[in-house]
Amino acid sequence: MLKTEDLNLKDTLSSGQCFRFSNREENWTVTCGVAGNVKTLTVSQNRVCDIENDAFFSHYFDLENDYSEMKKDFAKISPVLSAAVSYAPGIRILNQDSWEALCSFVVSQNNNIKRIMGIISRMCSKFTENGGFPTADTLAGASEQSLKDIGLGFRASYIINTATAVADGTLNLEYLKTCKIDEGRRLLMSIKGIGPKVADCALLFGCHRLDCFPMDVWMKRVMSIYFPGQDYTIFGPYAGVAQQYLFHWIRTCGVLK
DNA sequence: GCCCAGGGTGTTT
DNA sequence: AAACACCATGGG
Repeated sequence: MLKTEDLNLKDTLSSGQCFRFSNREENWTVTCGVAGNVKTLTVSQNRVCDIENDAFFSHYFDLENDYSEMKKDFAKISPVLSAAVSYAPGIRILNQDSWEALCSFVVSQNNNIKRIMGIISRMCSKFTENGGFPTADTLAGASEQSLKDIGLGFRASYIINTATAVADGTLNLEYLKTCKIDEGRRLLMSIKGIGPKVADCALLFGCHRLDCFPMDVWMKRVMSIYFPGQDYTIFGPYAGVAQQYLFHWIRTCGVLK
């Protein structure tokens, strides 16, 4: 039983977990997948039920999972979290390609979402023929200068380090989907250019490890203002999902303006 | 010109 | 271990 009625396209796509989407006249277009496995979907919010007929995007939007029990638990944990869930209840954690997510969040460091999207768009058009995300092999073989040319700056060498580890098997992304979470963090952070925040993003958004809690500047604000002296474990085994509601809420609801 | 952005590394206290 | 400079780049 798919839960399409729970899905809000705008809130899910614009909540900073993916970077290849666009909006035009009520239609949302999502592109995902690596190299020849590129997939594209265009759909409007009032036809969101059509996604149930698409096996790939049903999984991409995590429609096989029911979030209602989790949201009830969130409401009991904290009134602030409850407000964040009520603010945008249609946010879901996407099932993205693990390599694309990892590489995207290496790009994200000390960067803003608009510029991240531009860089990733240029990466795809420069290094692939069909608009797919470049493979780890491709980027492992790219020159540092060719990456700086599309705006990666100091992140260029980090991208090459990460791509090389994935391409040569040093980092097994499939293993990250089932291993102990602290081991996953350790393996990711052994790569120069990946710290705790990018590691948690790769695990949460690329490996669907829902207990990971990326702590960026916005989440540090949330914690210091609303949960002083506490840490993310108060949000329970699905802290990563709670994090996504809080992140979207604090950035867009206007309380910090 | 400054400060900031889904940070991380290396150096100095 | 905590504070700090530094890293490229574009937008406000």
